[in-house]
Amino acid sequence: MSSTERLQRYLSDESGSCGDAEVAQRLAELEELDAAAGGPDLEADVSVLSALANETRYKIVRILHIADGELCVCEFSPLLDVSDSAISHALSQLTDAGLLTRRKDGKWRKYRTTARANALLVALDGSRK
Amino acid sequence: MSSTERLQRYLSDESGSCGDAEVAQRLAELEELDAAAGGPDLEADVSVLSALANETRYKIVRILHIADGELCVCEFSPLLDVSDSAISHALSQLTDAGLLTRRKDGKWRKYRTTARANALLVALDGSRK
DNA sequence: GGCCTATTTTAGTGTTTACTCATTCATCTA
DNA sequence: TAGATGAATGAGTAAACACTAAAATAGGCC
Repeated sequence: MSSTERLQRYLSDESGSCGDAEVAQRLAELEELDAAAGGPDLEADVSVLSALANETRYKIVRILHIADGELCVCEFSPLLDVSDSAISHALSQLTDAGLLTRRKDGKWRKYRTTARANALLVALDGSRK
Repeated sequence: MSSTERLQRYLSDESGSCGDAEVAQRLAELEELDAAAGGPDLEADVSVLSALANETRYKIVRILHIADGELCVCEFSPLLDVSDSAISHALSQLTDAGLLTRRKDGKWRKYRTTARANALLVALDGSRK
């Protein structure tokens, strides 16, 4: 069966109205929602969420958030049970996603969180039950 | 070289102090950050983020958020370019992660977003540049 | 320049994920 | 109760991911 037929049966069940006009109207409403949901930010948002959706990367962002300042790559090494290479990968992904900024200081590289990263962590903390 | 040696060189570069005591102190500070970052919520937070970090699932949550109420499974079908099975999988994952609630209504199932889901979307919207 | 060190990048590999298809479960109705 | 429909679940698979190890890049110092 097509998804439109099912929608028609659903609308019949819900409101008694079962004409094609009502189905078309509901479809139009839904497509409006879809258009509003699927704007150009969708891809970027999913990238940001993907970047945070990993234990190593999430922990890096958390540590930086709590540190409330910048940390050197070498300071993560003792805290994370992965190779330096993995830490560097993680830092690059987070930076690309807009969750961290990177700064050179001589031969050291320092990272800090962005406002976006902080906003997400605050939202997570604030919605925990 | 060990990560502690590198940390020692870093602290020397930064502050001139290069004794073992300073290194030990900084290590203790870092481990405190790590402990604060790695609480019992870490795993749950990463699950939530993983659930949202997928275009299909993100779009479902967005649509429900904009709809500002509940929608039937059958209403997603016309909007998403995946099978009904994939939609059902996605809805279950989101529900398990605590981002949606599910309600039976006769033979139809209706979903709505949780406060946690709304908080995350608001944080994303509010931190967009 | 030549060497050492901090970090990044590239390549390769085992694991996880996101989907489809087929099947099962649940609810309504004839 | 049988049949039909809505939705969930299980199995299988191709693609994406997260890591390691090795090589490359880049800065500081002799």
